[in-house]
Amino acid sequence: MPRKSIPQARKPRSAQRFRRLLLAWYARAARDLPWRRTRDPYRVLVSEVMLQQTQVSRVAEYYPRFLEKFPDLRSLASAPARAVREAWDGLGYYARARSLHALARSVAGRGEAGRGVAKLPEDPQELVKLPGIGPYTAGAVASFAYEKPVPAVDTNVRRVLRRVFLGDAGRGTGDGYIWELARALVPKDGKRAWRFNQAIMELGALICRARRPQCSQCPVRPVCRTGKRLDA
DNA sequence: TTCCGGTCCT
DNA sequence: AGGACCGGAA
Repeated sequence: MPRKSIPQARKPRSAQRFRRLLLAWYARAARDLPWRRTRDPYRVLVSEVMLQQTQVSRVAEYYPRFLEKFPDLRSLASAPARAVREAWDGLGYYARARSLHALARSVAGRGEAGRGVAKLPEDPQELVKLPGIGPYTAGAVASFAYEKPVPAVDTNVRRVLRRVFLGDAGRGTGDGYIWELARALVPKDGKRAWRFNQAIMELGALICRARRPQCSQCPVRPVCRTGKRLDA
């Protein structure tokens, strides 16, 4: 029994069409970003932590340099705090760097000496226990690194889902409901889930933006409760 | 000058 | 529930 009653989000009628339109658009409009070219859990993790409060253009600049200095979990774990802080300098929110460093130390130190390489958990429930990893990043790592069919809801995703499926009624909708909705929409196949999660975030970043959404160019407008009645 | 954002802490 | 953390963009 759930402790709280989160209003049950069932799969909307237009779910299938939404996914089709979204993925077709993503196939032709997606930006080619470095972290979309890897499934290495460590690299995915670093990109997601950097992207937490920092724009894509800035992360694109720091991400390769950081990975050059710390190419894997082990090298990050054994680095001095000052070196990590320096590699992070300019990104802001330095608690993220400290958490990431602590995470590396804890994960790398977990395995038996000499045996298997340190490995990040695959399960979001385990990932959220690590420092600096909340519900969003846990879902993102599970999906983008391990191709698990789980949702990853950041503010982009939250905004898109609200506008498309809830319309004006969605203003006061709680987090739990949005996550349930996302769970109902994510394809069960991991590779499709990967593309779906990337695509819905890309839509939120490029088209369904917080201010001045570009409804006239939106691929899912035919199924959107908000955009359908807006003028171009 | 105001707004924006995941996670952590209060 | 509400603010702190930072730096860029509106």
